[in-house]
Amino acid sequence: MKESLTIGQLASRSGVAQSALRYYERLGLVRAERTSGNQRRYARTELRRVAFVRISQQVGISLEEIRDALDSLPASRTPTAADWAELSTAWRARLSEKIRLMTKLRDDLDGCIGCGCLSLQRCTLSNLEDKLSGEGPGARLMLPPADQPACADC
Amino acid sequence: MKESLTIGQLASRSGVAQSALRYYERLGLVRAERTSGNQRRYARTELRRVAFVRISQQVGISLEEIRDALDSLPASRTPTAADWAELSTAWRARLSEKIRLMTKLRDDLDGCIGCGCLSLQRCTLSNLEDKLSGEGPGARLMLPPADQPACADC
DNA sequence: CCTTGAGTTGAAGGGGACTTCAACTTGCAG
DNA sequence: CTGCAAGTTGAAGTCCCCTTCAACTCAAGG
Repeated sequence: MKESLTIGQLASRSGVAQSALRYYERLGLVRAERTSGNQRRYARTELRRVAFVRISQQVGISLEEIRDALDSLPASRTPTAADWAELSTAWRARLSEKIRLMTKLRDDLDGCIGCGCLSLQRCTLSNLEDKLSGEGPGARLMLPPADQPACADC
Repeated sequence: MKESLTIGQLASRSGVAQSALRYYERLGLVRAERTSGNQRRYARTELRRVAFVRISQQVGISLEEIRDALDSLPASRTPTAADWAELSTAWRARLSEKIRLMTKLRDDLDGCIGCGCLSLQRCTLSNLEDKLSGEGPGARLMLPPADQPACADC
């Protein structure tokens, strides 16, 4: 029985480049045993971890936060389906929230087109307090002061 | 009548930092006239451009692509509401698609939890061909070869 | 044995999206 | 006029997420 996977195997099965897997290991996202010859051998359960990382990234979560989440898994025993479910449920909420915000953005976009202004003071920027963030790095949106007109260009 | 805005005014009205506005200018996302003393003066219509940039980023579109889109606006005349609507409609489709994929991801996540595997071969990775991408930089997902088992860990 | 493909490391590179800094110059209120 | 906030530039720095490279070492088939 195949107890463990080489890095090449894990890479092709997970769809994540070997270099990324090594990087993830440095960040503490995945773990590997070593052979006598110092090569990585991954337990099959690492597939789940990698999958979880990838999913989480899609949700717009940083690797650091993902690591923190993974650290909450029991270290002593192999995580059960229930353990994973707990993590995933939390993520699910974030996904839902993000979906909600994107839907709102889409609808607001329609509204802006209708109004012809696309000024976003009224439409989107004001909603970003709700943080649709975690999308791109460095974008730390600075909200305009509250004493602004609702729709500057209308 | 206030014909033009200083960079500080544009920054506070758009909620985008001055440094970002200058950066956007270098990338050709916004334009500014100059005073005799070489200071930027933005036409009011630039507010729309900035707003469009910000919205587009939320949709997960890179600045380069946004620039390309903006370049399709008529250069000779001031873009009309219809011009903007055309751009926004295209983006709207992308938003919808992204929402659809996120919803699918959420539901798949439930499915994975149910199945207890979270392997994603069957669940998510295979759907990523549809490109939910544009989320994080550098992630260029490599799909696993087609001859893989559906759910490696079940 | 030998070769060849798979793995190893640390350091450096790279892209995207900005921010920060230093050293000036402009613009405007008093 | 003076003084001070606001603006200008280019270069460099930052953060995140990796990839690439060089120089080796390991593992396994012929």
